[in-house]
Amino acid sequence: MSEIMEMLVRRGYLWQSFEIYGGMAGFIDYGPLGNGLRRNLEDLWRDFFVINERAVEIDTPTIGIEEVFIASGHATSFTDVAIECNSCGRIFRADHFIKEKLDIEVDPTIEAVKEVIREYELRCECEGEFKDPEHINLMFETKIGPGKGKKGYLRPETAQGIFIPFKRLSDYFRDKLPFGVTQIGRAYRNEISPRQGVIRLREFNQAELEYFVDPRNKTHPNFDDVADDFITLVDKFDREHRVTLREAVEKGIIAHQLLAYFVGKTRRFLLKAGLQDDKLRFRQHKDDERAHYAVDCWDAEALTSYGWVEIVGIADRSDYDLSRHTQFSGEDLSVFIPYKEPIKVKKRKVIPSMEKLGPVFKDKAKKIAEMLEKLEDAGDYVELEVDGEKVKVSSEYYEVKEVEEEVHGEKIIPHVIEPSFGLDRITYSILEHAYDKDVVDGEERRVLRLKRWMAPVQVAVLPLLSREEFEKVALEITDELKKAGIFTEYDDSGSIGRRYRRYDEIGTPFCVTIDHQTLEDGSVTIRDRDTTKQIRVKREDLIPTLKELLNSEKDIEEFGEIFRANSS
RNA sequence: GCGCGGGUAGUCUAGUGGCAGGACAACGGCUUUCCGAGCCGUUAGCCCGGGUUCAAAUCCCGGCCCGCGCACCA
Repeated sequence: MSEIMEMLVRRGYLWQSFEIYGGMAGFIDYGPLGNGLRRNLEDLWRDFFVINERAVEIDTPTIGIEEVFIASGHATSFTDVAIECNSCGRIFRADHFIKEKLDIEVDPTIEAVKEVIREYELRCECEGEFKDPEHINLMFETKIGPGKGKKGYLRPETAQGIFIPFKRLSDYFRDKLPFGVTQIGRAYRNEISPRQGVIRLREFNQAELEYFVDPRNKTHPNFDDVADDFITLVDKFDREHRVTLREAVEKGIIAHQLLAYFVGKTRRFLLKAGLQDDKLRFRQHKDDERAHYAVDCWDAEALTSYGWVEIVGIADRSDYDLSRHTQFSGEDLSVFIPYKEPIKVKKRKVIPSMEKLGPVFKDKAKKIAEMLEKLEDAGDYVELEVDGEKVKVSSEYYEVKEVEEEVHGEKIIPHVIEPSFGLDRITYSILEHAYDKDVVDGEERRVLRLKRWMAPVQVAVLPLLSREEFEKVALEITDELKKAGIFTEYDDSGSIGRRYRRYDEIGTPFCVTIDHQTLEDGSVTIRDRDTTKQIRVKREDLIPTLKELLNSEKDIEEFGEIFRANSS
């Protein structure tokens, strides 16, 4: 186990789930500190992507019915047909293997694969024979209700829960694009072989924003806020660019302004959360790497001890999801966009003459009329296919007229830009980037340099001596800080130096110490985690001072005289 | 899922068939202390199951978990 993982487990950030029963790969528990850090990350995310966008947050079930994932494409894209070698045990994705070895496009069904293996006597690279093909499904399956039940799946992404009630959400926004809908919650993928600690989990936390836009206008009103930010981009040809986002759009590195806006906003968010800029880059998915729903995708990647790890995916899902759900549910998931002024359109219209059609075509007349009305123009005759029968209709049965119509707007299926955040990976990356060692008084010190507003324990209150009068004041102050909404811990165990080290290791930015002078004049000291410097403040100034320090990166010296204790 | 290497207190680690030891941490006490001080004491462990043996942490088999490589990662 790496040094940092050892600390995270020992100090209560996170650990493996189900430990006393031997554990299970791909699941972790967040301990008291890890849970606090992740919650702070979620709150920061809300601030960026809900409060400060035209966006709302919803909450939908983690179980989805089968229909949802048939429509979304996950049921097929997620279920691969695999073939396993009987002698060496290797598993291949059947369609890929067959394409590579035989250059045949095979339907990804068990029957088709079986047939190809039989016909071509296909063998493994080790010359071993293949077992019968099987489905490997990366979604967790479940049954809803008793008995046979209804087939359901644990959601592989929170996004589908946003697409399905799209009409209600669009109503909520009074059908006015653009708008965003977010969801923070769990998602599940039955990974074949979860590895790398918290990086690949079977149950994980996502924060997703689905930002619905008019496809003709993929811009964002606040693009200028981030346009001049310099950013490291790696495009799909592995070319690295160090450019501003404005340049990235102008040069066509990023397809459009809206993607670029979310790339910029994501970077700002990650920096505020505590990731280091020089360990952060954005990489475009290669053509064969993109999900089935995406037309373009940029990942934020953080450099960790596992290498570059994907922590955010920013995808242009176009109208894929809403179109698919329209098709499979039969509900119209388009939005009517009115023109500023109604426009007059001259159109040629084909007007069927029912009194002539009726007597001649009898029961087919109605259908023929409907088909004629759909035509934009017609010549001397029209050939139609009615109930599988070809029918020739000459111009005596209809009239072609030039008409002028008022059109008030049009229906469009919005496109959706999706920034999708892997909260577990971000939480872990923050911890790695914050982990540091320095030397204080010739002794190595481990310190977690979390951003002050991210720390799960913000202040530790420490009586210098374990004596009643010190402890009493310390407990009072602890109580006051808690009432003021500051995450505070009280600790009187061990020497003062030992306690400072304890809180340095878990990333607590400030320690408040009650010392001899406190008993004389009521003042206390505040110690800064990063510099180990102390200032002395009046007790009544303590809460406002801490609040300001915790919400900024101001130097502690701005708030009081540096205090040096007399070491004996 | 395959191959290789691992799994001993909360953490790190010693122990190749014969009483499971240490360090750090934690807890209680002494000390009354401003950066992991010291002293005394306490808690706490052989991943799980089966086999071989008089005797298994140790040898064998199976499983689970961890690390690395391969495959997988929509």
